[in-house]
Amino acid sequence: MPNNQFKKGELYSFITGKASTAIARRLQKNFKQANLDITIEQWSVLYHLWKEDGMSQQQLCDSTFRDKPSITRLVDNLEKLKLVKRVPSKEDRRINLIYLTKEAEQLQEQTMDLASQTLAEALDGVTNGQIEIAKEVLQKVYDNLK
Amino acid sequence: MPNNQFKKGELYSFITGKASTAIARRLQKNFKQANLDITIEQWSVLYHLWKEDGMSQQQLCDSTFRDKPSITRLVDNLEKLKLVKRVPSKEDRRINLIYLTKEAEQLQEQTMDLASQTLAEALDGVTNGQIEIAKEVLQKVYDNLK
DNA sequence: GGCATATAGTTGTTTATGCAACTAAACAAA
DNA sequence: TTTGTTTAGTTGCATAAACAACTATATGCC
Repeated sequence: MPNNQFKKGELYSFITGKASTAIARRLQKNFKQANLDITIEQWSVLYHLWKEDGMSQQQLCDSTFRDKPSITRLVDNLEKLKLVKRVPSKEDRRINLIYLTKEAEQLQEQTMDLASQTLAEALDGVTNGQIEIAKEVLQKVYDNLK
Repeated sequence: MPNNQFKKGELYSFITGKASTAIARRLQKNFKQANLDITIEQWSVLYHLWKEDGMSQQQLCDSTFRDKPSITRLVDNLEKLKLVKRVPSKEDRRINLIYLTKEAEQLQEQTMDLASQTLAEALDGVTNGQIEIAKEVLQKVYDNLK
């Protein structure tokens, strides 16, 4: 049976990604229970800044797989929350470099722990081998459509 | 290595589901190229109605993994597009039964073909065995968080 | 019957996405 | 230097999601 003919009843789940939205919802809920008032989308931006502070908005677009307007607005909201600061680049005046504030730095440990816990809940009973294959498939799908 | 400790660098992709958003975007693009003016979210509602016409909004919530306000507004928009019709249930006056119009019925074949093609593009080079495992993992994740 | 509770659906608010159109700065070619 | 093109970021608009608060109907219990 060729790949493109697997059962149509299974189409929907694949396309809409109910698993990833379930993870996202749970993580959001776990943030809320810990009295963390950030969205998972905001967190995903912080996540990349924790890895490399001072990225440009364009770099954040590439890292987070979002378009430029999305990042503009996420940075707007993160700035309102005083979690990041836009700093104009001195070399290239078109560029904003995004820096974490001290408040944001303090969020790293707690939120990363919550994310790890959430993922552990999600993957309970799934073997590492299965996870590896699932990741490969998702990566391949992404590459195919890029 | 226990499941809950796999590399943090891989956290992000899992959580944000970049693969499923990539599929969604591609399907939307393919709809647009075929001059089909519906969103994939609207399509996902039609998809379930094609399987069983006349579902209640609550049934659509369960089938599409959305909450009630989301379905209310999707049905609003589908009604504006004259693709579905709300019909009050005679047995229970709280319930709206959602019926496809003739226009919507005509969309089924073409959009399902486009969805199959999109999925085929996405899964090019992925074996059926890998797909099976990926689906199992995603299902398990969903069940774990339900 | 009358009251409490559960269920179906709607509305308001905030946040986010996708797309198109736009501004401003950099760069390249002549 | 001027003209055209690319790149970085912003703004406007439509759609959608999550959550809370709400209305209306149904149901269960006394």
